[in-house]
This record gives sequence, structure tokens and C-alpha cells, in this order.
Amino acid sequence: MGTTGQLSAVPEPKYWHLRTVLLRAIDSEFSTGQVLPNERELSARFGVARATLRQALDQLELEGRLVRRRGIGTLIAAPRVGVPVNRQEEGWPGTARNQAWRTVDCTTAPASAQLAKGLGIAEGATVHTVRRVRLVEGRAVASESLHVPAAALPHLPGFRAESDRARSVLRQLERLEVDGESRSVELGVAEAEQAALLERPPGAPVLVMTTQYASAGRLVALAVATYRADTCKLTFGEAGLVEVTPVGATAEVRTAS
Amino acid sequence: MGTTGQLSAVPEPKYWHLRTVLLRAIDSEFSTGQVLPNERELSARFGVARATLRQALDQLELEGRLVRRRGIGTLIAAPRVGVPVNRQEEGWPGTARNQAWRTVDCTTAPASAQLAKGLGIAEGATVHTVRRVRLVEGRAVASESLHVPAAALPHLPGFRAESDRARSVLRQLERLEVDGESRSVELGVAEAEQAALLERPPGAPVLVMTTQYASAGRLVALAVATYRADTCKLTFGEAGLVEVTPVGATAEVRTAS
DNA sequence: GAGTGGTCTAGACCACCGA
DNA sequence: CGGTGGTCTAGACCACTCT
Repeated sequence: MGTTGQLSAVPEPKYWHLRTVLLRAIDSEFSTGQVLPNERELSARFGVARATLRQALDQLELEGRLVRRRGIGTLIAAPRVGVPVNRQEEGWPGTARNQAWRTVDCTTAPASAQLAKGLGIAEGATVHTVRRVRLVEGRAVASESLHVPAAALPHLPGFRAESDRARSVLRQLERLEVDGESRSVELGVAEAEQAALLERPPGAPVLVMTTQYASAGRLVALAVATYRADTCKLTFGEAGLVEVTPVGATAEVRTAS
Repeated sequence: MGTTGQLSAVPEPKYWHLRTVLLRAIDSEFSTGQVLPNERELSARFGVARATLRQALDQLELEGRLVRRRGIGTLIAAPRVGVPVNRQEEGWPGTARNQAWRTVDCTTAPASAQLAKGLGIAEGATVHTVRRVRLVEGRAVASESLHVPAAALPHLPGFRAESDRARSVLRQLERLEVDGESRSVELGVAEAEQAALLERPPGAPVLVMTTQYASAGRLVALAVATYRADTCKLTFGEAGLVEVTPVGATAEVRTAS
């Protein structure tokens, strides 16, 4: 005994310790938008390899505390914006005067097996798909694919320009009196296409929200929305019982011991 | 011109390309629980450094497609389980015959500034905190801190054993007729303590769900729950309009082009 | 002990940004 | 152009698990 004699129960990895140190520094000594020293200097200052330092920064970026911009530097991130996902706030029926969504394109095609299952229809049935981007303060925070079976929209006018068709689909949906919805949220990463729409590199973490809309007991739409996980906090429920909860996301909520 | 002459618009990083290749392989050639070849062999097979291969595996793990176990290997992950977060399903009022939650401990202490703000009470006011772990099929999927101002529980009996006090707090809350809730979900990473409860290493990605419960227009509880992002998909709303939507999390929902 | 994933290093080159 | 973060390499050692 004594060869590796240590009292340290589980020697914390360097990068994790570094993360903690940096997190404290961020909380106490820096403010939003401020740039950190560059990675080469930080790694030297802490006496670790650059890769190790980067591992710590990766964590903090995942937590939404840092933003790294190629060619610029590493900045302190602004607190995440709360994005309401109520049906009303979402501006979904009510497209008219809500600038929060920008339509990208609209396609009509037979449903894939996967999509058919999600919509509860037969594979190959015709489905309209509207792709939209959600904007908050001018920045893209989410991209959504809204799938609507053609069968659910009996009165859709014939051929039109793409942008017109998108509007038609949304308006028809609005008239359908959606009376129920079922949502799920999980973690994902942005594929190339999504990433481009969200102005992020491929592989960026996203919150994938899948919503089934029902009308008169039947599914009438399936929406798959990917929200930037770095900048977004999804908010549900009766809008704002009390103002946004600023309780630390990751940091534990502690009462004095 | 011609010095770096390439037609490839944006040369995809190797690790991202690798991820795509591996993802296809996972989808087509492997099934849940199966183990992949080890990292050294895979990196050799693809002709990349091990670190690069690991970067690709990191992505797939974040997407919940792989599980890596030290000393064992890299396995194909089971599909994420849908975890309902309705008030009923949550077994929150209704603690009695719901085995889904296991109480860890219960403390009573003055509220920190942060916590006070989240609860809309004065800093230093007494708050009961019940920590619980949510189990699904015997596995811990979430850990929750439920904060309840003492002022909201007028009839709480005096001193008791910790486990008894936890029960009392929950039962009192149950009688309070919660009539509203406001939730938010964001991405975080597990700190040491959470990580231990969730049987995950520190830094593991989690979905942080913050819930404010109201009764008669007043906030009566604040819950901060961290769900394992690797294995969980949070499901909201009128439980199951249709069965679970198996639409790919990250994979785009595509209609034939 | 043999095999696995986890951490860490020291260095290189690239892509992007601003001056 | 110089400075930044992003990618990639080849190697080392550690912690863990199973046999």
C-alpha cells in the first residue's frame, strides 16, 4: 500500500476541473459579450494541452455559457431566450400578423413510411410539407417541417406558386379547429440542412420538438421543429405564471446548507 | 488559383463524414445492444486517428444512438423512452401508489436569492426541498429537486424523520389543488451530484425541466428536474393522441423528392 | 492480465475574420 | 497579413471490466 496512495476518492479529470474554474470566472469576472483570452493562451496559463482546454470549453458551450466564433474568439453567451411553444404564441393558427415564422418552402409528395406512421396514414399518401424558420429578434432559432396530409385539407385550391401554396396550407389548417396536441422533446444534432437554416455548424446540439395536432379526434398535422439548444429554452404551459425562472440551468438550485 | 484548387464547395470534416457512414451502418447492419468493433480497430479500418473516430462517436452518442461503456465497448443504444410529464402521469399529487419516484432526501432551509426569485418569495424565507429520483423500468432517468415554501404548507406537522417529512410535504402539496403550471426545458450537463444519481459521468448531457406550480394564483412549488438526455424523450400534452411518434429524432423527416 | 473506453499531450495545418 | 477557433494526428497512460 502506498504505491498509488491517495485520499482523493475519484481524481477529477483535468478538463472537468478546468470547466468548474472557468465557470466560476465567467460568473464572477465576465459579462455577456466579453471575449475570453484565446485558447492558446488559456491552455498555457492553466498548464494543459490545448485539446484539454478545448474539452472544458466544449462543456461550457454545451451549457450555453460560451459562444465560440471562428476567427473572432470565445465570448460569454447571453442567457438563453425563453421561446414559448403554446399553440397561440406559436402563431400557428394565426399566421397573419405574426412575424415570428418565415416560410422557406412548401412541397407536396407521397409520405415516406416513417412519416406515414407519424401521421397515422397510409404510406405513399399525399402530404404537404411546409418548412418554416422561427425568428426571435431577427435571429433564426428554430426550423420546422410541418406535414399535413392532403386528405385533411379538402378544399385546398389547385396549383399555385410555392409561397401561395404554403399560405393556403397554413390557412386551411387554421380553419380546422385544432383541439388537441401531443408534444415530445429530445436532444439531437443539426444535420447539414438544418444547420444552415439555423446558422450553425453541422453537429450543433438542438432540441427536437415533435408535435402531433389533432382535430375532431383525427391527426391533421405533424410538426418536427429543431430549436438551437445553445440559445433556446422552450417554455410551455399557461404563459408565465410568474416571470421567467432564472434558476440556473445546470447549476444546482441550492438552499443554504 | 489552383494552389488549393478544389471543386468541393465545403470539404466536410472527416469526423462528420465518419458519423454519417457509421449512422448508416448502425441503421442497416446493427441492432440494439450489439457491440461495435473497438475504437482502435475502427480508427484503423477507416484510416483516421483514434481521436477523430471518437469525435464521430461523440456525436452519435449525443444523438442517443450509441452507448459507450468503459471496459466493455460501444453498443447500439435502445430507442429513447418517452417519459410523460403530465401532472397526473408524473405521479406528483398521487404519490401513494406510484412507484415511479423514489425520494432521496428532504431538507428545510432558508431560500437562496436565486431560489427565492424562482418561487416569488423573500430571500431567506424557509423552504422545504424534496429530492427525488424518477425510475423507469428500474433505471434512474431523472433527478428532481422540489422546492416548496413553508408558508405554502400551513399544516405541516412538526419535526419528524426525514423520510416522513418528505412524505408530509408531498401529501400537503397534493391537498393544495394545483391549478396551473408553467414549464421550461433546456439543455444542460450533469454536475457531479446529479450525475451520480443518474448513474452517468459528470458532464453528461441532460434536459433540465423547470416547473412552477400554482394554486389559487400563487406559486406553491418549484421543481427542477434533470432528465438523462441520452435515454429520455420528454412527452407532453394530452397523453398519446396516437402512439409514440417514431419519426427520427435527428434524421430529417423526408418525403420522397 | 488482456481488452475496453477515457484522458491527456505536443504538435501540425486549415478556414475564417478583421485590419 | 496576423490572430482566432476548427480539425487531425500519433502516441501515451489511466480506469474499468471481465475472465
